[in-house]
Amino acid sequence: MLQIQEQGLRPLTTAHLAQTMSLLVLSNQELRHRVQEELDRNPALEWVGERVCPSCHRPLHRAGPCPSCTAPPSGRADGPIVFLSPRSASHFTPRHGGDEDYADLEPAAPEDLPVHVLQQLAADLQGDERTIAAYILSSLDDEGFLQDPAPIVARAVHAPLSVVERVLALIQQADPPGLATECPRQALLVQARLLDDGSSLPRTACRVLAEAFEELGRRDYEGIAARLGLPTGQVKRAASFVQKNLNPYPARGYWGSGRQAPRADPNVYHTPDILITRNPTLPQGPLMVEIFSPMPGWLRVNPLFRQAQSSAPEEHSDEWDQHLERASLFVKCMQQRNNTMRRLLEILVTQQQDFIVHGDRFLQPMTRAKIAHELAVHESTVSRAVAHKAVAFPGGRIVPLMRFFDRSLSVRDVVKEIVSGEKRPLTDDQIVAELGRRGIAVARRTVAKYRAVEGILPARLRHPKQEAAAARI
DNA sequence: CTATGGCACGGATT
DNA sequence: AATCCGTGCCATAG
Repeated sequence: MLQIQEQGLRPLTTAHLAQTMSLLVLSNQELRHRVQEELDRNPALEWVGERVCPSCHRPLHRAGPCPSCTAPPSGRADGPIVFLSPRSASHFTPRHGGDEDYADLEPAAPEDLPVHVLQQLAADLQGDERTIAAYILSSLDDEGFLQDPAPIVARAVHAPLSVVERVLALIQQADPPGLATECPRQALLVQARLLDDGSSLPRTACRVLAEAFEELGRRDYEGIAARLGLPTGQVKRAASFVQKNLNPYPARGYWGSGRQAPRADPNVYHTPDILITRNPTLPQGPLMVEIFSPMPGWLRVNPLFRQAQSSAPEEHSDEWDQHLERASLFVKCMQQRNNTMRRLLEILVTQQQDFIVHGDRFLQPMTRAKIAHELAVHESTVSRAVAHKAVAFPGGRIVPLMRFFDRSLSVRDVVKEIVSGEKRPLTDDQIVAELGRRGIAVARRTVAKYRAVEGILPARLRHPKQEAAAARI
């Protein structure tokens, strides 16, 4: 309460509160739909496009100083800079940070895939292209693949092949990436190119996918290495990159259909709601935390509508009043949501900087209740804020926001290290002893569970000789 | 007999 | 009130 008033927001009404809560649970994607719905229904609402900071070219939220260029307004100088971005996550181009795992999110809530994609592309498509896109999306098979190659589609929609190809390319690069390709190989290739940031790993992955897909399926790394003239180690790393970061069946993550064993695709790439980066000009400076907007731009009450309201025709006056009221409530709720997210991230990033920068090992146990207390909100609010959101770390890893509250993550990380560094397979009891030596007290049974969630085989089935790493692709 | 996984219980968290 | 998590006990596989 105190905090909220400090932020200069209006006092809360119950309607306000209820709606804010309902917005808070939504992920960015879901929020996009919600906002769109409200915009369609309410003429008093307006979505204003994106602006860019003249000096740093980062997108600018509203008027005032650019958050990227200025120091944090108050508080600790070493704290992170948290700001709301008018950029939407579809602008986000993922990078990779070496051999770390990239993303392992639960699949997003099922939604209508064609609609989801069309909304992303709305701005890029015009006239006929929309129809073509809709046709293509509706003709995909269950896995998200194209049934007919581009020329046949072109004939079906009576459009030039070049146009169809352009639309296809757009769909393939939208989220989920690799959709509307013809086979897993193509899907992976598209995804790999999207991840290509010029460094060698995605490059190699692209080459391997393009030129040696068969061998990759058979895990014939030596063969690939020989044929492409690359070191075997590099090929193996590329294979593991592919396995960890790419998804051969783009649609699966979105339908979340239980047809596949859940283990088969925990690697679904997911668009983040929040992006944490380092300031490139100040590598050791504070972390930059960017909270994406559901669409590029921001929301406000349409000033023209407000102006027109005073001179509204008599018979519409009430109706327009309602629109205005509803619009300003909605805007307030969005602000409230943004505000809560911003404050939450500020706390999270401040307290878990080591976790973000140095990895899972450094995650300090924290509970939602404790954070709720610090934020002076109800714990259910924190739960909602944390739900359904994903955050991209500087290294490029994308993790669910919920990961910050994983009680056993750091211990599991140590277990992973022990196992990967073991000379001979250690039994659970021996792992318990090793953990004890490092000052971590857990029961044997618990180690077994950690192994299970990390997908580590029991000692008997672990062989020091062969790497169990590259499972299925 | 040893190492593991299943089941279930109690306490903490949501 | 519902859920999650660590753990102990016990059956079973090797």
